[in-house]
Amino acid sequence: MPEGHSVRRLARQFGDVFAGRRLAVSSPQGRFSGGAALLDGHTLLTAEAHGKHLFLHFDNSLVLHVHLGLYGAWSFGGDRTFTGASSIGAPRRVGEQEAFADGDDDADAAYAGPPAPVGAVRVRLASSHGWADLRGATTCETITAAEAEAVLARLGPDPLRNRRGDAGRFAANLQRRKTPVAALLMDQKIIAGIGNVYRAEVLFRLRLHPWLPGSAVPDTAARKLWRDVVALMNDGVADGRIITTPPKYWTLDGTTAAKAAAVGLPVPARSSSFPSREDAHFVYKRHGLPCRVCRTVVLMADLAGRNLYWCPQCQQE
DNA sequence: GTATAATGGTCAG
DNA sequence: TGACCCTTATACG
Repeated sequence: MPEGHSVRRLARQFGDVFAGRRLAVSSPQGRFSGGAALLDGHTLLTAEAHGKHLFLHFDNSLVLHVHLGLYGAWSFGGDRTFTGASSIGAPRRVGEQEAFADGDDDADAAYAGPPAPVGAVRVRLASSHGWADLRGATTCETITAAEAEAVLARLGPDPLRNRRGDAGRFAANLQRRKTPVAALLMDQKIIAGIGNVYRAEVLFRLRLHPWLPGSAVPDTAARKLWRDVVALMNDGVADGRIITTPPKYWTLDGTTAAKAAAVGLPVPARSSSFPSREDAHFVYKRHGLPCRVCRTVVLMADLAGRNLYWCPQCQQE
């Protein structure tokens, strides 16, 4: 997925293009026809992200709750006032970033409404000036505000909110368990929004052994971990991509700011360039390659059904 | 064409 | 721990 940074960007985009708009809501695929009917013709008030959960609040006090899961993605389109990404969600290749519209379309063509749905579109939202299609989500449901609150109650602190006391709550959540820290970081009750890429990368950046029990993580390390996740995920929101390596590790074939602007990609937020796919991570999907820091071969192992990547030299207990 | 992977989560046992 | 759900792009016959 789509880790927390993507969902945050989605909430922002829905707010930007659809808030205050009356929406036609349908389920071309048919699997969500009932839920869509409850929202059809209503106005979107706000869009919120909590961890990996997206909540779209409508003027009849119902909420569209979406969790992209492993494969889910939204695609967008519309007239010239309809800005932002053309697709956000499950990447199909490692390090893939959001797709943006070409921008070379015939400028005077009037907006003719959404195209015929392609593939299995679970839900389509359409205003008078644009549309959004959802495919492959693990959760797509129409719920009440109270039910939305219940979903939130099950989530741990969200690094992209970073509210007062969250670092301490996160540290306590970690230290209460003997489970390996690498598994705890994926538990949304412990911390909400981290996925398989951020967990591998942040453990490397803190030089933490993945199998270290949560109870053995010192308070200072837990708080440093929280701060690093906050910083990395905020970068992810700005970049529209997960980049965990600093520029000193980037080779010259990445996307430059000029190149990005020319193609309509987001302009690199933190530097004069984006790294290439290969340079964006320290260990994620780099098993069999030399560690960027110590040249030891990066390893991969199955931990609770997901692939974990780490450097056995840099990350010792 | 058919298989497989992919940045998730839930439920049963 | 394992089975299962969701969808699509890519790799491989």
